[in-house]
Amino acid sequence: MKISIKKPSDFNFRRTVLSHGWCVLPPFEFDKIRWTLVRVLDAAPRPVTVKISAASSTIKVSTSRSLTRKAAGNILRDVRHMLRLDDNLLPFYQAVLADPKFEWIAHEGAGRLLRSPTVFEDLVKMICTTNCSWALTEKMVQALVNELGREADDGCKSFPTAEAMAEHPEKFFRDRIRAGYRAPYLRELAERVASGALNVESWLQSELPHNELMKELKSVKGVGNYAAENLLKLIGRYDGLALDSWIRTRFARTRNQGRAVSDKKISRFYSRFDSWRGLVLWCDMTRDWLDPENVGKW
DNA sequence: GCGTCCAGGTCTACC
DNA sequence: GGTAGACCTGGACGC
Repeated sequence: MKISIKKPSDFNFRRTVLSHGWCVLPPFEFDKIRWTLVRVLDAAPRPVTVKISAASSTIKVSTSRSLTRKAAGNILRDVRHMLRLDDNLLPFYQAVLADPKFEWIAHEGAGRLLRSPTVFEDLVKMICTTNCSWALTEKMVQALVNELGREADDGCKSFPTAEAMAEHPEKFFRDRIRAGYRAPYLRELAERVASGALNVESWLQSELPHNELMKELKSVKGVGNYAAENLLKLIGRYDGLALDSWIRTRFARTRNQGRAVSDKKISRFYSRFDSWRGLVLWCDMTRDWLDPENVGKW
């Protein structure tokens, strides 16, 4: 089944897909030859694999089987959500156009950060990125999908639900997922979400100010400043810089002649962009990711 | 092949 | 409020 979605005029498919590492973290797959994003999405009565690519004025979505009107509507909603098609980046582009160093961001339509269909999936993945190499993150997420995901008709699997994760003891996350000390954190998060004690999807509509929402995010065990600020970016809030070792090294190299730099200095550098500073920083640090020699390197 | 060291972000205990 | 040490894994390195 094929679905077409009209592209927003300022939308850049490639910049969105390669906006960060999510596109290669299961169940996402990135086909760099065909420039296609593939993943399994939940649908009734069973999950479906979708392939997403771009034409000149539309985004093309093909599904591994035909769908009811309602299921197709849900897939459409998920794709719009993942690609941030309904985000209004006009104020962001106006802000960067005022500075010659950053006007390329508006000209290229960068700034839409790929996200998962649910905040829960993004949150679990974010915890799996903390305090470890990217290779280990991939291993943990792959194990979650393999062990607990639901199978689509082509054999590919979806990301597990909180309910599926909550059915397993801490030992499972330690031994089978190789989550190490994160095992109790994942178990507790899944249990809180599955029981309804914590509604992470409501963060998308939250009107809480930055600091208060940060406090709520950090109430989740395993989520500190880095993970919370990164998750906020996926929710659409860019006040936080989400500094980690990679960004510090990258900033030192690209903006400070290779010399180590304090977090305060990085913060000052982007402060003029106010509530967009986190997004400007991320675009600035990843500007060369679309260069042919870098595509598919991670 | 084995042992040791190190990087990575968060939590907790302590000052 | 700030800081030190523990948490766990896998890769790099030396022997």
